[in-house]
Amino acid sequence: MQAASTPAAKPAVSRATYRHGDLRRVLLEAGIALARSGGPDAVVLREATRRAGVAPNAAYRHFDSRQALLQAVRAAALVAVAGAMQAELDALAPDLPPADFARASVRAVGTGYLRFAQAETGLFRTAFAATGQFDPEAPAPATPETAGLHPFVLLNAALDRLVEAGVMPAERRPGAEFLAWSAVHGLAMLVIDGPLGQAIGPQMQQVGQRLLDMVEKGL
Amino acid sequence: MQAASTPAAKPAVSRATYRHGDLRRVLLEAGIALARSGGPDAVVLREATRRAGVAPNAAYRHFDSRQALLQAVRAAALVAVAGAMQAELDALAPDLPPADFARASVRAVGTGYLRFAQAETGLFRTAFAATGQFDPEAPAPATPETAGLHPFVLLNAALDRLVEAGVMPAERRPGAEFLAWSAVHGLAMLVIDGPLGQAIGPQMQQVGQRLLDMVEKGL
DNA sequence: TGTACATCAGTGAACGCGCGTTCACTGATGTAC
DNA sequence: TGTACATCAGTGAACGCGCGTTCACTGATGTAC
Repeated sequence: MQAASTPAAKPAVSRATYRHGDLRRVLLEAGIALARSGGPDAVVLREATRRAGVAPNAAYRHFDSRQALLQAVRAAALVAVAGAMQAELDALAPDLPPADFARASVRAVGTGYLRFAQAETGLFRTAFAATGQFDPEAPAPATPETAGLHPFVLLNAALDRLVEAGVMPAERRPGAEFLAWSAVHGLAMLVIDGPLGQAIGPQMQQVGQRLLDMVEKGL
Repeated sequence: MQAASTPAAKPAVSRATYRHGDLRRVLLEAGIALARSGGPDAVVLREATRRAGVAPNAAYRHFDSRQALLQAVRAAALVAVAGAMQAELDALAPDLPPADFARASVRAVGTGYLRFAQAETGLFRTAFAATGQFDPEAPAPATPETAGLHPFVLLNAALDRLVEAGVMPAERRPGAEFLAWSAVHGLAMLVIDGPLGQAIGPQMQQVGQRLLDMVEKGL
């Protein structure tokens, strides 16, 4: 605890733990829990403060508005989606021939996306809801360990691998991310938030793999 | 006007026009207007009655609840989507060889879907929002002239044509509607209600055609 | 044809709810002398 | 080391808003005699 001897080590901005401990984090986690169970509309300022055991207006010490809280929750949800995609990538056999590995990477990315959509419906919907106009050019790295952990980044990397391995002609690469993304996103939305939930919800994984076949062949 | 001589011609249920004229229709149209400009959440009972120039509770003579009004609006929105698809189908050159005509039909259906999504964002989102669990088996014909005018029906018909023309092997047909639908639906959602609005909104049609290339090749 | 009556579409007022946000405050903590 | 002071995270109360829905009603219309 040599904190006193190195004052620069605890700058004023980081000691945001006065009475409650770390209310900002607690509110954010409450917001994430709300999003998990009810989607973006369920991220309600008053309910988050209620869960944190704090007066409603206490939230305004940490978030400018309900929108600001929702944005923070959204960012966390995006990282969670990317985490599911990365988990599928990590499970790939690393000794595959480059072409197979590249193809498997694209599948893994899509599979992780669909799995997450079905397992964490509320968070998924929150991540990609209306105002989520995240900048595809500069997905801000929230913390060092989540840097680069963004769905769009992972998808692009997988598609790049396809070109490097000679599976996809380089001239087809630009824009391919939009096509691949559209396919899996559409299936996810139709099943979790649309009219196909009952029709193909149970066979989601199966239909998902067929969809990925189509993407692989069609790209 | 020989109504009196044939009493069965005006059954009690159809003369639902007492004071206001046809409040049910007016409320429905107000609801559609609200959905058009703000999506499903904008379909608000009180606002619909306000626009109809009527007391808020008057709506309950015609709709059991806000949900019931929303359902009616949704049904109208689905018909509108289907109308846009049908319009593209009607514009096809009828003298194409069967294989080309079948392929063009699938493209037309997808193009109409995407066009509508971009032109009538609010209605599109209303048509396919969360509780829209319409039964794909029996899409109820609201009125005689809209019978069969349902997006899912039109898509299935176009895909069937693909098989009949020998373009698609019959064994690939089952479930193909989910794959094709996912692709266009995903693009639509990402652009109108998701993070890609700014990125590819302007080039929607172009990206849409590439997407349909992918579907055609990949199916 | 004329009158009494029943129907029921629309009214007026009110309810309880939960939300986001603002205000002036309080009191524990960290800091300066 | 001890005391006075400034900071600012969280409080308590209140605001205005708009919603969906219920209640007992009213009065124009269609119908029966």
